Amino acid sequence: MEPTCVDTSLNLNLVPSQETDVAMVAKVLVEELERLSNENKKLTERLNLMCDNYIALQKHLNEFKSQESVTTPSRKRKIECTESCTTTKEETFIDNASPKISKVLVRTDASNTSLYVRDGYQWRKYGQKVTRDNPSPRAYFKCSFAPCCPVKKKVQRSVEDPTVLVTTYEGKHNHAHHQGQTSSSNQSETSTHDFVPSSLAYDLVMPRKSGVDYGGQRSSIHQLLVQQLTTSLTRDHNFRTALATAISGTSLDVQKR
DNA sequence: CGCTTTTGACCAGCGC
DNA sequence: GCGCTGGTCAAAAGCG
Repeated sequence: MEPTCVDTSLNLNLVPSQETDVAMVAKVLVEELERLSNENKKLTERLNLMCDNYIALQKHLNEFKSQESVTTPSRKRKIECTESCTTTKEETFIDNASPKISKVLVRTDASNTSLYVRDGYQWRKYGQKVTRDNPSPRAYFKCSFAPCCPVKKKVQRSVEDPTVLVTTYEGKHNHAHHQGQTSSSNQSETSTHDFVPSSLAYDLVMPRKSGVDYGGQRSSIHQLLVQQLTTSLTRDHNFRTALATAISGTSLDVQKR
């Protein structure tokens, strides 16, 4: 995956102290607008790429599942199915309304052998096991941010692609999502806005119906991703403060002239 | 010293 | 009942 360094900053410090020519300001604004349009185009392309990858991975997962259903399912799979998919599939964290079990795939560097997935919560590892169907060990974590939080997660490398960490979340957090309360000693925690760029995460929660309409799905995925990005940005207090400062500063500059 | 991680032991569920 | 397997516990080790 190519680096995701796209400058989305809005340069509103446009007016030099001595130049008050409106045409000059307009020219700078137009240039800035063009630059932002280009950045927007780049982001759109990346988003389309992510959508394509998402659909491809989902297709693979469906094929894998259909192959597995032919063979005898393991005991654990039976348990998971009775717990979380009384009809066919698991719940999703996307809407945060009724989360139970969700799976998230996180791509990591090939050299990175740790089983830590940065997701903004604080986790305490309480066990590790080598499972029968996967040579790589599975790590077990409990949410340690709140003492009574029942959420657990399991992290294991994918059999097909060892660079992909398969994270399974169980339960729902009974506390607020903490941001910016990281301590240097704990490598398993981070704030919300710094875990996405370092690794591309796909939420591969299966659809509720077994037949997947890939044709009409892309736009909804696109909307979903845009919505999640927007939410992440608007939730970021620093981003809101910086935006408010920039806007108010620009307004004052205009009023002065 | 307190917290986290590691890891072997233990337990429970399921199939045979 | 026995063996296999996944999940959890808890003591020891590591770290700041």
